[in-house]
Amino acid sequence: MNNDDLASLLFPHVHLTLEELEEKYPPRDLPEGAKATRFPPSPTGFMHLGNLFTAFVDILAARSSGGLCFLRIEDTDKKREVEDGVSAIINGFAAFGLSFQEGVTGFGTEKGLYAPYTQSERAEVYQAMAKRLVQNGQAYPCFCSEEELSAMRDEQERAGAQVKGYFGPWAKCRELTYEEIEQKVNAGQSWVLRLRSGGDENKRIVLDDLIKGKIEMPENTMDVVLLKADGIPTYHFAHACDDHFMRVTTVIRGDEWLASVSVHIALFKACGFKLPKYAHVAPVMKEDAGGKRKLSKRKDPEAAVSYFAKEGYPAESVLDYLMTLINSNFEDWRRANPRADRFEFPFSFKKMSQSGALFDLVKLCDVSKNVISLMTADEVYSGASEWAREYDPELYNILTADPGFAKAVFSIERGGDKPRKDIAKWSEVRDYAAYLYDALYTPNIALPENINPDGAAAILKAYLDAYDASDDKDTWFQKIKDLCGPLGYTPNVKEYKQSPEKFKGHIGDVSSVIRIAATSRRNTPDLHAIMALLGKDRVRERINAALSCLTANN
RNA sequence: GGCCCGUUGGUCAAGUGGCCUAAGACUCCGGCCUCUCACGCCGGCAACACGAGUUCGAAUCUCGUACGGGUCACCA
Repeated sequence: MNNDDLASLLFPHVHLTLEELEEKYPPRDLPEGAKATRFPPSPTGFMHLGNLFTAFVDILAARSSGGLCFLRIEDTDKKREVEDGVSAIINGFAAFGLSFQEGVTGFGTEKGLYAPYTQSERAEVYQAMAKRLVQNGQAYPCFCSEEELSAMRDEQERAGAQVKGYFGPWAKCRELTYEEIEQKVNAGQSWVLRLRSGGDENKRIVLDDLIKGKIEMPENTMDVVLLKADGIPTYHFAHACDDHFMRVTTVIRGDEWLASVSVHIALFKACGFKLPKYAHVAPVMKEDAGGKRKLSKRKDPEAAVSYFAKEGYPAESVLDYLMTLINSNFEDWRRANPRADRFEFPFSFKKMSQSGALFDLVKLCDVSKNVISLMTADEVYSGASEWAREYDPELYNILTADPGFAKAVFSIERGGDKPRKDIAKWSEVRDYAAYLYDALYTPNIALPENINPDGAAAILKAYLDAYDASDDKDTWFQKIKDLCGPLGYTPNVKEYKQSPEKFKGHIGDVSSVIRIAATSRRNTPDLHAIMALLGKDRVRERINAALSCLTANN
C-alpha cells in the first residue's frame, strides 16, 4: 500500500507539515536547568483540591528552576465540558494568588508564543501529525464499531486472555488494503485513527520518574486510538503533540497516568519527538473506614477548593499546608523564614512522597493559626471582613461600622514575640470577638464551681469601687491583687497551692469573676486591654448587671 | 485476573548498610510560666507490615507473602 495515497485519502485538506510546525514552535530559550511545565485542566467547572495540589507543584517546579509554567485547557471531551469551566479555573487560581506566565488567561483570551493553548483550537496541529504518522505507516484507520469492539472484549474475556485490547491479531483493521479503506471511506463509514504499534510485550522499557524513581514495564503493544471519530485527539495523542510543540520539559501529572507511560513513550517515538521528563504525583487522600481513598468530589466537601474560601481559611494557609504535603521539610524552612515568599523555598521532586498523603484538617488549622498569628491587625481586619462580606453579612456590617475599633480588637496581644494563635479561619472571628460587640453579646454569668454567688458579688462590689478606666495595666493588675487579701483570697498562686485551706481562692479566681462579669467568658485574651476597648460605661454596666443577676439568684 | 506502584507512631514524615537505644512537626496527656486562655518552654504516650536471605552488621539491599493504591475506553 502506498502510505502517501492513504494519507491523502484520509486527510485531503491537511497541508501543514511537521517541519512547518517545528519552525512555528521553536524550542524555548531557557536558562540551563530551567523547567517549562504546564497545568492542563479540563473545564468541568469544578476545581478539586488535587488540581490545586498538582498545579502548585507545576508552578513550584517552574519557578524554583527559573523556568515557566503555562495553563492549557484540555477540552477534548465535550461531554464533560461546562459553560463557565474556564473562568472557574482562572478565578480559582486567582483566589490563591496563583497565576501562569503563559497560556489561557480568561475566557477566550490567552498569551504566549505557543498558542493556541486550548486543545479544541489546535485541530490543525493534530491533523498534521496524524497525516504524517499515516504517511510513515505508523497509523491506520479503524472502522470497528462500538459493538464490534465490545464483542471483541467479550471474546477475549471468554478466551481468558491475560492481555486485552486492540492489538496484534485482534487488530482487524490493521491489515485492510487501500482499496478496502477507500471503499469504506467513500461509503461514508466513520473511522478512528489508530497507532500501528511496533511494540514487543517481551521487551521492557525503563522510565526514570522524577518522583517515583526507576520504573520498568513491558513495551506498549496496543494500537491505541489517536483521533476519535470526530477528528478530536485522545488525551494520549494530544499529550504528545502539545507537550512537544509547546516545548514542555517536565510533565507533572497525577500518578494515575503511570500505567499509560508505555503508550506515551511509543507515541513520542513514533512522532520522532524527544521524550520529556515525567513527574507522577501521588494523589491527596482521605481517611475512610480505617483505609485510604482519593479525596472524593461527592463524599468530601474539602475536595472542592471552594470549601476553603467558604470556611474562611486564608489562601496563604491552604498553600502553606499544601507545601508541607509537597515537601515536608517546608515546615522547618517556614519556621526559619516565617515571612518569606514560599516560592523561595528550595523545592525538590526527590522529597515528594511516592504514596498519597492523607488530608489532615487538624494540621491545616495549626498551619493556619500560625499564618494568621503573623498577620498585622490590618491584615486580619481585611481578611475577616472580606470573608464576612460574602458569608456573614451581619458580621460584615458590625466589623466595617467601626474599622478602627475592629482593628483595635484584632490588635490585642498581636505583633509581639508570642502572638496569640486562636483564629484558624475567618468563620471563627464572630465567636472570637462576640463579647466585644453589644450586638453579638449574650450575657451569661456562669461561675466556676469553687465560687459561690455571694463570694462573687463581694468581689464585684469591691472591684467596682476600685475600678478606674484610666489605670494602666500595672496599676490595673495591682488593684486586683489588692482586692484579694481583704476578701480572703491570696494574690500569690504558689502560696495558695501550698496551703489551700487558708484561703477562699487565689488571684486567678478573683480575676475570673471580673472576667466573667465583663465578658461572660472564662477565657479571654488580656482583660485589661479588653476592658479598655469596652470603655468604662460598658464595663460598669456589665458588672452591675452581673451583680444584680447574682443577687437575684439568691 | 494481567501489568505497575507503594507500606516507618493516629496523621505528615526524616532516614540512601554501622552515627538508629529510629529525628522533627500535628494531635493527645502531664508540668512550668506574678490572673484565665492562648503563646512559649520542659516532659510523656506512640512506628520500621510479615517471613526468609545477603552481610561482621539491615528501617536501608534481594526474594517471597500480606495489605493498600493505580490501570487495563473513540474519559481525562
